[in-house]
Amino acid sequence: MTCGGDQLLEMLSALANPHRLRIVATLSTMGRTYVSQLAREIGISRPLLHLHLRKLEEAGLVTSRLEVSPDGKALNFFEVAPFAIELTPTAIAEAAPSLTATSRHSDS
Amino acid sequence: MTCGGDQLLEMLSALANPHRLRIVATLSTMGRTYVSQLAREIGISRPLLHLHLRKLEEAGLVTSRLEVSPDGKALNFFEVAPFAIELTPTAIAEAAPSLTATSRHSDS
DNA sequence: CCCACCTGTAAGTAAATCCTTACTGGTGGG
DNA sequence: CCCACCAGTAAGGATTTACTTACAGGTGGG
Repeated sequence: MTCGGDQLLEMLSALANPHRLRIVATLSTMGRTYVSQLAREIGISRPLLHLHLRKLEEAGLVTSRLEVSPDGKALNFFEVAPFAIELTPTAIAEAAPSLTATSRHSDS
Repeated sequence: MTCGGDQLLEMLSALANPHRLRIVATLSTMGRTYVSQLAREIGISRPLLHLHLRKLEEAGLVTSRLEVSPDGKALNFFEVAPFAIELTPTAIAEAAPSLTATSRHSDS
């Protein structure tokens, strides 16, 4: 799977954080969970978890779906996406050229 | 290859940057190069490149070796390491438990 | 000596990230 | 009504990262 350089960068930035690694790990191990439950499980505050989940979802690494429990409570369930990123020098060499130029000296 | 959670985090942090992705890509494509040449190739200042190279080397993604050219000039050659990181939910679930606790809010 | 290369590092600042506290609003039940 | 859950957002500050400019030292050669 060849993803664009910017998308790769977004995924790497999303994963380069201890909390977010733990979030992905927890979701991968215990499957679907809702936000408050996940916050208790990992041991961080809900607003903070919300921030991290947003970043992970923007990168496409987790997905969310709002559901209503039998009690009528609205629960936002999160699930890990089945991603598989191959991180090798060659793969990076293929993805890097399609990075949006932040500042480029196109001299020769 | 199963690496510890902290090491994985260090590698991800090192790669989660457009300049550093480009550095790895360039080294992978054109092979060994010395610092000044690489700085010209990528189009960033040498002190900045030096900073990024340091981070990449600390993560074990590139290696450096100081050599002396026929002219007697000391050149510091960099080379990409043959890493292969598998980034999947399962792999992260295996690595995450061995993350050093940064700050536990409250155990309960 | 001065210039053109190469190397490295230190200081200061700009910018992005992380995190906490506080607020708003929904549901069901004692 | 108040409490226990659920959800999300906003503001402020603390920390980290990124970057520039400036400096110090090495070699070889005009």
